[in-house]
Amino acid sequence: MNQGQRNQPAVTLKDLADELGLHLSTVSRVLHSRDDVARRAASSATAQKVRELAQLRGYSPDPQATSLRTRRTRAIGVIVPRLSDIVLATMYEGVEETAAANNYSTFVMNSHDDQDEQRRKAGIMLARRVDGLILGDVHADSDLVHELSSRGVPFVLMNRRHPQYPSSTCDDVVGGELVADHLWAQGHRRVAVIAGETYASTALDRTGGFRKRWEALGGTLPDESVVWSHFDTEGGREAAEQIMLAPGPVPTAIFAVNDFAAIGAMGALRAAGLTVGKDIAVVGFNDTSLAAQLPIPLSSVRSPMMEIGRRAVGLLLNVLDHHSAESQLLEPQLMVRESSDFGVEGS
Amino acid sequence: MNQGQRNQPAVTLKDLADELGLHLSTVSRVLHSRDDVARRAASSATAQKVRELAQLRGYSPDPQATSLRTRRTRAIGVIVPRLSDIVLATMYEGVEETAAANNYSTFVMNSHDDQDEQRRKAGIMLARRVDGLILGDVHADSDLVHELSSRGVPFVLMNRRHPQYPSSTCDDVVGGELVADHLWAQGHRRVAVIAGETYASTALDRTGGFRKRWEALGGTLPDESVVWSHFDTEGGREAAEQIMLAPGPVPTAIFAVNDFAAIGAMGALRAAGLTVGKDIAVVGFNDTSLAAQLPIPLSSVRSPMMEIGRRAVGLLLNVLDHHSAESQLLEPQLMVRESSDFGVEGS
DNA sequence: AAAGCGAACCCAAACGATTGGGCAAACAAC
DNA sequence: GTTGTTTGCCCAATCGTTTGGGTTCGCTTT
Repeated sequence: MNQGQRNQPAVTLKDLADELGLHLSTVSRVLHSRDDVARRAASSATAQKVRELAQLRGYSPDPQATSLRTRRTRAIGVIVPRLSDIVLATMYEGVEETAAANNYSTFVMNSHDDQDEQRRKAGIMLARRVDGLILGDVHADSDLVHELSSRGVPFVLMNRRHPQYPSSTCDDVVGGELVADHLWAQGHRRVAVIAGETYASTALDRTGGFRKRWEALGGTLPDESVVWSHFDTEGGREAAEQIMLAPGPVPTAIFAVNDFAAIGAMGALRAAGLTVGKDIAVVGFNDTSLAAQLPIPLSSVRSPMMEIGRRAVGLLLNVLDHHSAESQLLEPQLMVRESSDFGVEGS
Repeated sequence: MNQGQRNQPAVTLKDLADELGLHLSTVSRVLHSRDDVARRAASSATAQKVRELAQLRGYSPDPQATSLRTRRTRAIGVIVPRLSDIVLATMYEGVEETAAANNYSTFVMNSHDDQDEQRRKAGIMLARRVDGLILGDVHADSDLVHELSSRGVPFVLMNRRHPQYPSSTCDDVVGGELVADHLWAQGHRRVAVIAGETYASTALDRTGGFRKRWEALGGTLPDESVVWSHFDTEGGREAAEQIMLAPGPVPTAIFAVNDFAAIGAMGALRAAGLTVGKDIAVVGFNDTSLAAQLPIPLSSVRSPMMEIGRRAVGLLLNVLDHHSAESQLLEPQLMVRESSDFGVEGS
């Protein structure tokens, strides 16, 4: 908020220099250089005067000019499937916060989980000359990441991981395991999974972690009981309907790898005359703020979404500094609520 | 995606000009000027060659250099309370789409509905030299808008309106009226409103529209029956609890000015042993994708969120072109569902 | 044959910052 | 009194565009 009045041209280094009778390079060094070079550029008395005038005139450096010279924009591009997905939106909050704290700005674009659009949006961001990218929508079989990598574009992944590139994600495998342990302990033996999109590591890992632990515990999970789906309420409803239509008895518990899918499933179950938390257990994933507040509070695996966003920025900054960037796997935590609490555990 | 390989410096106008034996100004005019001046700059044969080489070398103009020269960044700043609010996130999708279609990029920041943070974030965006701002979080008593206005900063409002400045919003007054009509027709006479934040025009207009119509119909709405609240599930739950604790009989219908508040209220009502849609009606606002998919589908006033975002960009572009910018008031539509359908209307 | 004119280009000054090198004066060392 | 070093600056090139203004040529026109 330190611009000039009424769209009057902003004050420049030259303005300050002229007013002080100094050369603009001196002013530049005082205001923008590291301490050691700044001290060499001017006496402390001069430096003081420079800083005061800059403050008074509301000087703020022109980022375009700076970028042109330094070849860095201090901007990072963020691509997500859609910001109206609260999970990604929350991660983005972490991104924005940390980026701002490091004097970076962020462009966000929605790819709608479409590979062409991903590519297009990445292109737009690169044309904008962002310093690096955070991809929140990588597909398991993505070509884009390899292409970016071979072109030397700095990027990191968020939310979904990819074996070959640095990423900041929840430990989704562990998340799936937590749910398996919980449902098994509650006495369930016939379960189904609403598994999410086949191209998302979140879906694969949560489902995979669940299955592996479930089978280790002695359970069985036939393929028909794993229904791949969209990540939204609609997708959850459809998947639940499919589960109930399947031959054989209806399962006593459903694990949906996403809260919204879980909510959709709850709707379908209720429509079928089942009472969630009594006739059938439902567990979701991400523990979005809704889960605890639903009419029937939803058990869910809490993932540290904001922190995932923060770490993603940290990772990218490391990459930009040519430091090593180690993938972050953040610990999830199971929140047991009425939707899956049959009174066996706890209380 | 048309950058050089391996972080090699991008192709510039000079590169193209040298390779073609032309002056870079000629190349610039061919590639970036309006048709008439482009035609004056080179023969059509030359122009053709220029365009082909640009394509081949993957030329993409440096936006920083362009901005430095033209004093326009083709970037717009968007400030919202929080993107993890699905309503604002959806509006942002409209913003991004339309901005991109007009070759603008968007920076988004979360203000958390805090006035200091609003001011800070606006400052960051202006320091970035955005061409204009879209404010999605304006408070009824905001000083910021007046300050921006007097400083000549181009901006428009989105989601919430302010009498003095151009905005793109839902016609929230009409939305409130629709709910009043509906509940009255359903035979309700004792109602309460979960009214939202007192500083948001959305809350004020929806509540105001409801009250005015309700009283016009012959109903009464005592002040104790209007509970101001936060816009989230938590806020809705608290407000519903307060409504039930109030002296006198519990209302037979509740209008929550926000779907999330409505969901929180539904939780509280159920906890109190009431069945929503049978013992008590609940109507929400915005018709977020959740509403229809809830275990008890929620009646809600549909607001064209995406379109609000699109129009906001349109408005801002008008302002930037010094055209007149007329506030957009978009028509809402009531979606009646199980949560408020006692079988009086319809079927 | 001189003058006029359009076509097809080229020239160079910005825009606002960064940064490797100067360079003069003051002071110290020998 | 020469040499060397530090202090406190200034100079000027550079980043990639845009754009108001030439200049040169060939062709009419009179």
